[in-house]
Amino acid sequence: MAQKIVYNHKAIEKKWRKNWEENPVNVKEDENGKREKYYCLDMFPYPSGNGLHVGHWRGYVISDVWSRYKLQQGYYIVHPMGWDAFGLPAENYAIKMGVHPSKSTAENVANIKRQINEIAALYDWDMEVNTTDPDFYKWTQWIFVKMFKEGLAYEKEFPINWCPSCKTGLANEEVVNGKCERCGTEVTKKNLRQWMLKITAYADRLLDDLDKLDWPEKVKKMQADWIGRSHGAEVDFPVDGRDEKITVYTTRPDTLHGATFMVLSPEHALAKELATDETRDAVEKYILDSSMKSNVDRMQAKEKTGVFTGSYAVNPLNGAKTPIWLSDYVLADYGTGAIMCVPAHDDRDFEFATKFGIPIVQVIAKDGIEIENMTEAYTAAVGTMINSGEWNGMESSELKEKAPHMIEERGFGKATTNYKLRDWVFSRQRYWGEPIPIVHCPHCGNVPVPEEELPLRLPEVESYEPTGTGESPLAGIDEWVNCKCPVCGADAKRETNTMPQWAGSSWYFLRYVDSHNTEALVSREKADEMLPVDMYIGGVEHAVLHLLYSRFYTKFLNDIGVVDFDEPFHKLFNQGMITGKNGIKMSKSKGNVVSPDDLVRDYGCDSLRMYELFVGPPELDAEWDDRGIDGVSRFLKKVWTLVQDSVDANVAETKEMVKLRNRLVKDITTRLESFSLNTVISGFMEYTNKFVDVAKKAGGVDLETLNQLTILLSPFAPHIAEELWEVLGHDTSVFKAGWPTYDEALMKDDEIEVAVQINGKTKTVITLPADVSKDDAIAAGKEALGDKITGTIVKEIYVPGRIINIVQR
RNA sequence: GCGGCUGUGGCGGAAUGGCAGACGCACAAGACUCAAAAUCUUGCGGGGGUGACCUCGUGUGGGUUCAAGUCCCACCAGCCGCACCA
Repeated sequence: MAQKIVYNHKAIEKKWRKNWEENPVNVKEDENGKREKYYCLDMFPYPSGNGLHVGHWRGYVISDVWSRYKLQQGYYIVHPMGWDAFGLPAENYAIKMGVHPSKSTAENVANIKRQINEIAALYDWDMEVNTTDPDFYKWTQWIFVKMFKEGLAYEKEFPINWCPSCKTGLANEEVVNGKCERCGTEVTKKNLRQWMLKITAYADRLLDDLDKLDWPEKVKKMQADWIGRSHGAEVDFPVDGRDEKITVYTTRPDTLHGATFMVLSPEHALAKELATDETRDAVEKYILDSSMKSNVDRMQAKEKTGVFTGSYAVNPLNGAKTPIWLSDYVLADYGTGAIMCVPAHDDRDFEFATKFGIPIVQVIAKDGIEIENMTEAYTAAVGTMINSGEWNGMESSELKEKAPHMIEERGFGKATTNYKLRDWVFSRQRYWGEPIPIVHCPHCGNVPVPEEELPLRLPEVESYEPTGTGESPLAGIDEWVNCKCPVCGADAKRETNTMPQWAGSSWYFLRYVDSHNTEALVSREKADEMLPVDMYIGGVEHAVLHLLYSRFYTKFLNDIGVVDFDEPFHKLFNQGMITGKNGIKMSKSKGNVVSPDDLVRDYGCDSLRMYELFVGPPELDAEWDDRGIDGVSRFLKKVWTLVQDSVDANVAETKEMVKLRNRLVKDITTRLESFSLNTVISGFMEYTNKFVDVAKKAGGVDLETLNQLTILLSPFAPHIAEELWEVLGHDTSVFKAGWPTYDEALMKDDEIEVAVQINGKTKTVITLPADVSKDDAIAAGKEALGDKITGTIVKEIYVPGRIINIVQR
């Protein structure tokens, strides 16, 4: 017998890394012909200076386990990795370190790449992309030019969200609770010329196509809410005694008869004009006060404020004169910036009317009852219309649907759809981003840089510190800014704003499959062969930012014929976050960051991979505790010893071994399929313990069982699986073995253990033949209970293989 | 305020409506050892009994069921998302 070899993770992992490099296991074709592709994508990392912690690792381990499982099923795996390296955090880090962002970014990429390689994932580094590489951002700019030509990129000056700390404008999606998503500084408004992307043109498709996606419901809901489509009507209210009319948007035109006042936002074009001599001072003061308030102030206002303009609007349906008020609870940039107010059937209007003593007219009778003094608004569209002229007696919900068309027919309004989604503020006043490839010509206006001249390179610059003036640092480089118009040749100036961090990440997954192509973003042939993404794995924090933008980009690229699909990610999996003790997010400042490097050194990659999965359900957050890794480390040693001890013994398989083996394959496969990766690991442990018990009695475990155990283990602990596969006498990679199958018929027990209960409480456990009849089982159960049955039996239940329940009274 | 997720031993966590606590960590006792580490064995929710056993127990309170951690209703706590979108 050969001398027993101790499990040495260092030697084994080194050996197989080298072997895989020389003999790749993930191939496009094998002896059976071309393999079907499976594209498993990780959200690519942002190369910050801190390197990876065990939380990042978890996501990559999950995706690699899934990739290797698919590999064992016979797929060719598209599993790339790259770097999302433009943007504020990288630039801020560089400023802090006093180096150029291109330098710090390159260093960070090198470090993180080293760490990622420690995972031993199947990444195909030939596909690697970096968003800051001119060969990559050439195409980021190309997409922008295409959008410009399609009228989807346009320039606009208006008050945008501005972060005073980052000194740049932000997209709506980047403002969280009135604060900058990156640095937490309160966002202010700043009137700035901006480049916008018309994502709103895709609002309906972005919303409707959510149905096609196999994504977590939570993420779909967040996107649906963000898009925020609502159906209703615009209604024109003439202003009493004037020529103008005010158009309001409402989703409840059924309640039009109950409109007792109207409110305009203080920013409304007519706000000032509607004031009368008596109200002018108050109105102007209110408008001024509102303009001074920050977003946060407006959001946190406890009580509604408002001012009466002195003017009245005429309800076009019944001619009623309704007072026109101003209030900042009406948003200027949604709908028409003006609303009709029905206090009886809207909470906000009710609060306002109550505070300012405005009449409340009920128009929907809940359960047919008209309430004397309403104490709260009745907001459901359920009930019969009252006080509504010719609409009396109609059902509210029906009228709600019909009213927009009735209003349209009568000529004082139209049916409309509104969205919360706004166009995407796409320019940033910072250095570290893709230059927007536009030239401002005094004669031709905005002219895109010709496609053949892309990439428009980001120039070297002395100081890339943000200016804070609303101008980008690029504006200070005269030799770069001054250029000729590509159309007429006149002196012209370059656009100096850069693109936001999200520009490159909105389409990078397309580039991987053809990353060296100099002629096209991606060749149609490669795109058809390897896209779209089958499985996308990453954190939930991108639910409305990156994931919405990517869908928009993909739909656009589909429209212009670059790709033939219109949704980028078939299935999405959000892994939970790994936190430090007490659920505190890992961060350098908290000092609770756990680096994978030491753990890999001490326990090996395989142990850390398994422990990352064992810490808890992959979709939930988990608190990291180093100590637990000993458990999986011991488990791997146990498997190692089991195989080493059994391989020479070469025992014949027993019925017991066959049964356990088939059950093992079934349990691991079904748990893996349902993404219950933590219980896959516990399943391995459970069965290995059983195999060890069997081996103790039989002198070993049969080879076929060991083979299958090794294959099943391979996606999780690839190095040790390869080594054991070799020990088991195979001379090709375990990843060419194919996923094992199981046979239900071979898993059956001859005898079953059944709990015997009285009134649902277990009293004893008996062993019965597996094919026992119901009557025999109940008889045996009653016998086992003996004189514990003290009452009259009213019911006898037998659940095969589970329980016998004797119900007595 | 609205919506979602979560709540089970000292800890991480398992449980197609069918024996709650699998698996692991930590801990304790024992074996091996001069000793330690490693490894192996046993124990490990609370209360009671010498004992095969009895009894309570999955955030709280109700309900459905022969049977509830699981389904229904109403709460409580924590986390996340949205936050006057008419």
